[in-house]
Amino acid sequence: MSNKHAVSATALSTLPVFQGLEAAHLDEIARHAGMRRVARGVPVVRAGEVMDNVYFVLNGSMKVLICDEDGREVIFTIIGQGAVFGEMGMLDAAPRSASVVSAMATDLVVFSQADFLHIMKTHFDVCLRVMGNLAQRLRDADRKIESLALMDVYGRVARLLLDLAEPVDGKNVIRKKISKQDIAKMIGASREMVSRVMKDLIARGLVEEGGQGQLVLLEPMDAF
Amino acid sequence: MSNKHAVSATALSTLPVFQGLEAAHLDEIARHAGMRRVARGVPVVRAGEVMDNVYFVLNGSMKVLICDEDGREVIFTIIGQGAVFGEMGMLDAAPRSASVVSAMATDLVVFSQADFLHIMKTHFDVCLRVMGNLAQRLRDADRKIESLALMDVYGRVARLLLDLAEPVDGKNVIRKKISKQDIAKMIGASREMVSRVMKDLIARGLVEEGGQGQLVLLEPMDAF
DNA sequence: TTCCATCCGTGATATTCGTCACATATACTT
DNA sequence: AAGTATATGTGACGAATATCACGGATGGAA
Repeated sequence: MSNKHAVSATALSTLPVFQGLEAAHLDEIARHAGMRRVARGVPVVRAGEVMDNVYFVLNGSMKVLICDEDGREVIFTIIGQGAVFGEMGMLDAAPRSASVVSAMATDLVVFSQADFLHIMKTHFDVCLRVMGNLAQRLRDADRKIESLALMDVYGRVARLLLDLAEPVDGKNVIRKKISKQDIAKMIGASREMVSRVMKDLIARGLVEEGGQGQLVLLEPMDAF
Repeated sequence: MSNKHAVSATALSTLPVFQGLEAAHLDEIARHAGMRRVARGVPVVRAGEVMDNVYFVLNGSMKVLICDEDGREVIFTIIGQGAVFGEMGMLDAAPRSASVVSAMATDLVVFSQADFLHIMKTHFDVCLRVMGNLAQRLRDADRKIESLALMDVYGRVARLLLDLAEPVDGKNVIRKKISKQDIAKMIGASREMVSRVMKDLIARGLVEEGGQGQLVLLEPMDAF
């Protein structure tokens, strides 16, 4: 396949799952890995399909989402460097419950499920990291359920912004530009409503617009 | 502790995680297991705590839930025989994100996290089953997020009922009595609204009340 | 029995929020 | 530059749903 290449052990070593492995083992693992580069907007996994690959994000980012029959979208999460996807099918053999689409040009490391299963079996550390990752995602999902069930759109926007922000010299900042459409799809609200809420957050001095679509969250924001 | 007892290998063998293990290994595992019997309404895990046990439900059932600061509750799931909980803290060392309360008198098998980690390390099958379980729960959580984001209360009630139902001689039946209050807490709606929707489902002939609070779902229900 | 804790049904009312309908943007392509 | 697709702001309106306020039922437990 023209877009599949060999993967170096050095590239693999940047992935958290493989942290701490001996060089010899990394080389062995790299022998079973492929690499795939996708442009923006390419669906790598489609809901409903049965596929048998496990992917890791080497750089770039992917959207995990689902569309209902009317074409309405829910974005479960946006994942970046180091994240894994496609491993759930390996664990319970069910068809894919969500689609995964590249949010920008992205490099992926690919294993066959059988190969990765063997890697997990022979490296308990890797196994633990994969499990830890699943646990974290389950926590995040439960938190999302909680906010959908208990909070209004205002609160859900605020919570999402806080979750997306990283501290940058004292301030809580969202670096990556994110469209209001996507925010809406992440919190189960309409684009228009998100628009109005954001306007209000800015008017109340809780959020500031930085350059390049960056957002700065001010202190009172933490109250949410 | 007065409510902790030894566990027989036979009891352990009824748990799906340990299916297929040799008797000798089961005995060894049983040596590290404790048993705890709880009455209805006992909180075994509290959100926010850091605890270091892993539990399996031997019989009975438990509610996994969270309360916000105003006391409003969200029920993530109700788990029964064979289910595991408390394993997430073992995997990522974060404090408990949810509380787990017995929904009836229930018997639990208890391991320390360290012991269970060792069991997983020495039995890859057990490890895989635990991962498969996490994957299934993550799918369920995503499905719940989807319905909260896209469906109205009517649709969410219908979907929950379908999820709870089991086929009993041709009919789709919900055996266990479930209160409308709990349904409301499971789908992020008000008790009153659930009451009205259920009334309507019955009026439209989609659902029938059986004895003992059982519910029978009629065919047109599947349209949801 | 009587008490107490849940659970349930229902009407009236208030509010949140989605939808529709626009006019603009903004950005990438050709 | 023109063209096309996608993202955005905003007002008006109506539908979905929470909340409030009851009265009643139900089921143990004392």
